[in-house]
Amino acid sequence: MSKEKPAARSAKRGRRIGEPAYQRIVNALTSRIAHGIYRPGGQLPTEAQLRLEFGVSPMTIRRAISILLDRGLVSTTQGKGTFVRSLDLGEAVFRLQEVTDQWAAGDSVHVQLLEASIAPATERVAHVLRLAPGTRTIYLQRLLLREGTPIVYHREHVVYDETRPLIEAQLQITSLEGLLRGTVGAALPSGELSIQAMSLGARAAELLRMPQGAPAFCLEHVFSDFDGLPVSWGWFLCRADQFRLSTHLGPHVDDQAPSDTRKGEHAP
Amino acid sequence: MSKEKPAARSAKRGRRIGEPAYQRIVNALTSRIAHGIYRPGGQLPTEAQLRLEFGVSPMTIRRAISILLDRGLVSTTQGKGTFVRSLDLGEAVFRLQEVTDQWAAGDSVHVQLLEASIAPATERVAHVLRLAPGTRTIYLQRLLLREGTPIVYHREHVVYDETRPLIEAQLQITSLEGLLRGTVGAALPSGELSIQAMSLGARAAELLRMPQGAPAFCLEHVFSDFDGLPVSWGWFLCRADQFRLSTHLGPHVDDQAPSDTRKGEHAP
DNA sequence: CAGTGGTCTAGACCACATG
DNA sequence: ATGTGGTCTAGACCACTGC
Repeated sequence: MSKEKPAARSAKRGRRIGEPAYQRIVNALTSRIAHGIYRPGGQLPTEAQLRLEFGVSPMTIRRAISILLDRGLVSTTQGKGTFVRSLDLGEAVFRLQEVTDQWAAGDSVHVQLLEASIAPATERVAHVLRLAPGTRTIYLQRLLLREGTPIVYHREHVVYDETRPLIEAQLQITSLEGLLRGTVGAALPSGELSIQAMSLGARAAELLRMPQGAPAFCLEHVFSDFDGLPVSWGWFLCRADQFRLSTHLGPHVDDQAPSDTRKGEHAP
Repeated sequence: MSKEKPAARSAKRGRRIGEPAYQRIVNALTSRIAHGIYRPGGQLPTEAQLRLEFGVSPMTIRRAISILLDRGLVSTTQGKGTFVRSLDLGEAVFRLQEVTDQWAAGDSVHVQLLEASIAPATERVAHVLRLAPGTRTIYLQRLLLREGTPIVYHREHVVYDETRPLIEAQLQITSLEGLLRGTVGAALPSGELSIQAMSLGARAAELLRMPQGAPAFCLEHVFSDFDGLPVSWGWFLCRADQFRLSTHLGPHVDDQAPSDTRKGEHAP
């Protein structure tokens, strides 16, 4: 039942150290696409051929190709083959991480609570939060300052629920970390976000120390609880001169150092 | 060496039809996270436990968890376990596909070429395209109209290279399909994109039939050839009232019909 | 029919974390 | 030492395409 001596396989290929085989294959294929060795629209070698070239098992080749699929570099059709995709603007994805990182850039970033009040929901608020009009809600206004300069103005409506001590936590948020994760916190599992370009109104312009009508990003959010019911509706107004979303389109070799101090850790 | 009769396994589990096992597991785990059965910060069952629960092999469980990892729903730490991630604004990703789809929404969408000229590169253009100032470049202006209404204004500088018949193709672009894929085409493998909010200048406002200073999205692009050299620099000015980027954050069950007319086809 | 990608198995060994 | 995730194998069968 031994089938294979334990040392047999490690003797077969001495690549245990360093980057994994699938990553090596991903990088190799990505590089060939980037350099035009495999042309857009052209067919990649079959999995059987790649298996022979790289000396790995079918699953390892498939794993590599799956990654290229996720990245939009290739397309596969069962029974036909794997093909290089040509560039498509629509494939571009922008990560909000960029923006929140820019918020946090700088030594002195803090959140200022401008107002916190309990008021009956307007028709608009009631509709979004799916409440009866007039239901009591919390209205919050915050200003995010970096190096003393206001860069983001945040307004938020939160359902007032005595059974949930969410409000207490809300009021304590005066750090950026709290605003990014505390607002949504460990209690809210999902949300909808949208970004629009807009011109600053009088109040927002004054608070952000910009001329009225200055351009801004508006990041709107609706967070819901485990039952799918909306709990919070709000929007961040971000000075346009302070933020941009950027991304790369097309093949991009990772080139990660094989034995570096890499922490894949994500704090829960 | 036969080890197993060919029919033995298919008798073991009759789930060959319908959705694959890994997808079934992804949906099950996603649902549990969405409903709070697995709480943010909490630990998921170990892979060994899940393997027993779902009756699959280790690789299949790992594939499912890898997908949850990609979607940012869980985090894994070697030696410790798999944990539910709490919501993080920074995790949100916005797909440009939404915007280009909105461009194409409607029956009559077409691209109008306003101007095409050859001119010496200004210092700014030369710098971005890495040319000597004064080198001849193509300057293009286009207007995208939907139902007769101008919604996007596009300006672009393209390097003038007699060895490449790129220009000829450029001038022929009068369809949306051409603008999205033809600009970049099969010849350009990579690009950099960025989005900013801005106010429309006099000319742009006039062309888009908006008041001067109206808000707009500016989608800037630099496309490069196989050698990594920039070939095209331009930007799309999009009326803010026509476009928005939106996305979902958190667990989202696919719920794909098992035996539907699903075409995973991506035209090369 | 042969060729291709898509899924899955039942193990193995490795690297890391904790006690 | 034990338990965890991370990688990998050497096959198998299925579904689809095209001749």
